[in-house]
Amino acid sequence: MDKFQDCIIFQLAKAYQKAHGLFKKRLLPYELTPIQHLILEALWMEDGISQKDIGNRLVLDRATLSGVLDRMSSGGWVTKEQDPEDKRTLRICLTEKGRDMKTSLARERNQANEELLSGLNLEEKVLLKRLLKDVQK
Amino acid sequence: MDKFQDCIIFQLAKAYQKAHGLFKKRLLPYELTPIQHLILEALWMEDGISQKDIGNRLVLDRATLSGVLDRMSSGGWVTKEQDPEDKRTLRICLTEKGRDMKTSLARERNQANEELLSGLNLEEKVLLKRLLKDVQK
DNA sequence: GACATTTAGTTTGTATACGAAGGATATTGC
DNA sequence: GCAATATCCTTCGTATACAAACTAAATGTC
Repeated sequence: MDKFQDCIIFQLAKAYQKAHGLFKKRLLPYELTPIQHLILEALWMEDGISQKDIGNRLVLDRATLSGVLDRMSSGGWVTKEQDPEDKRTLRICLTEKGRDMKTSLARERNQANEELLSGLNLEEKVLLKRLLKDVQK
Repeated sequence: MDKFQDCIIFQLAKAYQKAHGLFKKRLLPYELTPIQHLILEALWMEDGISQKDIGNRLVLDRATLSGVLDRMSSGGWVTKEQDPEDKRTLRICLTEKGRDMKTSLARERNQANEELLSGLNLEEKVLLKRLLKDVQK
């Protein structure tokens, strides 16, 4: 019987816990959470996509997304616009603030990634990313 | 600028999300969550350790632990005993149910791990575990 | 020995997660 | 054309996470 330390699920949880905490601290001054940052990234790639699309691309539950987008709207990062073609659909649009902060926020993310991976060499970084993707298949 | 898909923090989050969801489903019939299972594992290794020790070994916040242990106590998995030597300390003890379910529950965890890692060969499994540990340092 | 400090746990407030049920709107089948 | 179904989103309930404030108990200092 393995010890829990040998359990990949445990190691994944703890590695994620560390990554999340580290990024969360970096984002504190912006009053933004890691998830909210992630949603901004999806919108920087394509502004005005529907809430459902965001969920699909980021693998986020719609129930979770509903609350997160409310808070982002209150925080002045995005607006929710009803799609005139299909009134069930909400299109999520960046505010000026959401667009303007792109450079600073992307830098924070890159730095958080570098900090997290500082103990790995380039080969290991590439490998880790590949293995994590494989696990999700 | 990388896309979010290249962000290790994102990939970690999603790999963890998958692992957690998979294990959670397996544990559903036992009315146990992945975290609660993890705590049982710590107790199978050493029964009667303090709440603080559990937190240290499993890297769990004391505020989180407080609630989880309450639910595990209600569920009949553990009891909380006040340490007579130091009345601040709670010693967490397995119930008969908690001890008896060890074999079945450990099997579920092993199967969840195998299911998660089914796409990787042995070398990759070892490597992933090592890289995840390195990231936490 | 009294008071400050530290330590173990609880409680509260906020933010994910996600199953399940509900509401509004589209679409389909006949 | 309308009833059944499907889709998009919200709400509710439960379970982590974790910061911050709080209680009770132990320890350290003088």
